[in-house]
Amino acid sequence: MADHAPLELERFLPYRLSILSNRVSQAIAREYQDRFDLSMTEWRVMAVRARYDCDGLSATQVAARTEMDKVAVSRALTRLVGAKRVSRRAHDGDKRRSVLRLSAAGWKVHDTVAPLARAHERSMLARLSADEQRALQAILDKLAPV
Amino acid sequence: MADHAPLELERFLPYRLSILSNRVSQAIAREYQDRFDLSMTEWRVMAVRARYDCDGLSATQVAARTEMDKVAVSRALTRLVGAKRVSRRAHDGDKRRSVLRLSAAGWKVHDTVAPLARAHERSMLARLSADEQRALQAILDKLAPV
DNA sequence: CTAAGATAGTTTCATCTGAAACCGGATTCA
DNA sequence: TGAATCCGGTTTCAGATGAAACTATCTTAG
Repeated sequence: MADHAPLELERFLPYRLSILSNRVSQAIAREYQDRFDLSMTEWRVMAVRARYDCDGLSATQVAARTEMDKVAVSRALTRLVGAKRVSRRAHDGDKRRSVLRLSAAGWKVHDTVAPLARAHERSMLARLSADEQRALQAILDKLAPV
Repeated sequence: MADHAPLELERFLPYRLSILSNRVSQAIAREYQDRFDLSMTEWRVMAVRARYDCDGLSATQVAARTEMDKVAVSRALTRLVGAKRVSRRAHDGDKRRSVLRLSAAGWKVHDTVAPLARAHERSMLARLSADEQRALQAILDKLAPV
């Protein structure tokens, strides 16, 4: 038995990370899923679109920024455009590319969900000491550089 | 524009956690997926089964330990039993319950995959200072208590 | 200019997933 | 005891997912 050296899951880092990450993402998603009929992928697409508003981002750029695959992004966009939360025009000069923008309705959703997400983050961080908060940022910078 | 206060995804904790967690889990999963025809859910079930070898765990107990839902566990078990990596008997005294055990073949897989997973964890931790490693454990204890 | 390749984005298909319905078996309580 | 309920586990169904094929456009080399 003992010579099998089983993994102690409850101390195994990748496992704990996945549990934590799921719990947090779920908690936030629950808040907007029903209220706005918005999936997590859709929200991420909107968030990225909002963040880089200056330039008219294309679908591929959004995919790169979200680390989601382009199929997921394409589908999320189909729904977002359908719901008139995102507008899509063709790029002049390259008709393959699309130029995406949040519509007024899109911004409205964004402006409700973003603070809500931030509140979750705050309440999560509130459980850590100032030192731990700093450490966590440093750790993430090392383990998952942008 | 500026008054919309978009989320800075690259600093947003839940987002970074999810990226990191996905990358790590994927990296590990890639190693056993093809080699052993083993899905991540199946591996988790095996790991839990291995860890609590003493008692003959039931499917529900495995589900509770892995934070996966019972449907996922049920399906993983169907495959694991089919591949003769896990044995399943009925519990005497409660015929609803099943008693699960890793078979010899199951242990063999486990004994290959577990060190491999641990190696990943080590190489991940190696990028952090001793202080950061300690901090990370403390943080996880607070944010995702077992 | 044209053929061969690259790139943006969508569609298809086969698989995975989770909620809810379901099926015994066990338990409670009148 | 037996009706009502609870519980472990599986099945169903409807939606999500990702790899690979596909369409349309753009770029490059000859």
